[in-house]
Amino acid sequence: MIAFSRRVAQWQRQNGRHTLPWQNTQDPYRIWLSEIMLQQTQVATVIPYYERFLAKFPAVADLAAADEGEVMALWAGLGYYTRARNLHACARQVVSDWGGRFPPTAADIETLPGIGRSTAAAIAAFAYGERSPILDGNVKRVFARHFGIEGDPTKRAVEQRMWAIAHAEVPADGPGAADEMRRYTQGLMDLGATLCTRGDPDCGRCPVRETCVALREARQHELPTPRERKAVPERHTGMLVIEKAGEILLQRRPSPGIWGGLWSLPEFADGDPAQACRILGVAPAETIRLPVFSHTFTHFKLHVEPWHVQAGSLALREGDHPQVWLPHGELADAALPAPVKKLLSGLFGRNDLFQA
DNA sequence: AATTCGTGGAT
DNA sequence: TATCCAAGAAT
Repeated sequence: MIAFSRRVAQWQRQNGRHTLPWQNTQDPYRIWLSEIMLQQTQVATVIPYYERFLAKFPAVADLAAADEGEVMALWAGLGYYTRARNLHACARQVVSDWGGRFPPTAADIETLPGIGRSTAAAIAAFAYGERSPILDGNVKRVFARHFGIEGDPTKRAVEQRMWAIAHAEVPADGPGAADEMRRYTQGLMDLGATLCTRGDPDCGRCPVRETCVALREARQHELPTPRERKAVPERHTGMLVIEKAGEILLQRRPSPGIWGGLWSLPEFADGDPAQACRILGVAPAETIRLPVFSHTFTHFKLHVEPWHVQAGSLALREGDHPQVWLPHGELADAALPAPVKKLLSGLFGRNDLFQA
């Protein structure tokens, strides 16, 4: 039997994806940027963000020279904002500690902020052809089925088994090993994304169907074992859209924390917007209650009660969070959470602002 | 080891 | 509409 990796690599050459924006390059900067954006994020969502980032920051030195606010604004809407802060820190570290060139091995790459074991391996494999195995969501799904691995792949014990397999299945060293590793790594991702999908795997076209445990036992729909889900708790908050002379009051969210590093609306918990305004140092001239909306995160559901306040006299206090007045015209390019940008866009009649 | 951290595509 | 979860890492 031809090696697992050989069949995957050969299939990738003929049936894999070849025109994604971060392919057809061996520039570690471009590969790294894509890998960070693609963490827990689908390809279709990433593409426009990737293009905008690359246009603004063509090289790692450009990103390192930017200020954090610029980076956060470009990232706004992608989610998991620690990625953006680490991205920026990583760029600066590459410049300061590595002379502006990415480290030469996966082990060194993994020391950089925001880069874990699998991402480091992917960068080294694609950029340098290093024989370092990845283990992302695609690979876990393919492995669970092909090797018949039971149990939740996010659990430590199961993940360890899969890492062992990942190492064992790396293409053999020798002439052409670098290119073979690139093909194989991309092939695993493509296989998981296009054939060995979650809902309805297309086993008939699979290059490794002859050795697939799940297919042989007709268990493709049972593997990988789904993770157990807990009920998502619900939280409530009030938000203030305070307007003064065509500008809106924003506060910078603390990090760590949800929406950390983004600019958002002042929040209050006690249900009394007038008192919340007083604490901020705002005397409301007019207060209008807006429709409640909900926003679902991975681990909780947030119910938001927004209030639109026209400010009268102002004696703004220095709170715990940095504050800024944002003109309406700058809403589109501001580093706002997606639901906040959506709220403000709807409120000020600019639905086109919410594109993402 | 278990939590925290977003948003939207897919079904 | 409801649910799962995606090229995971940090704490």
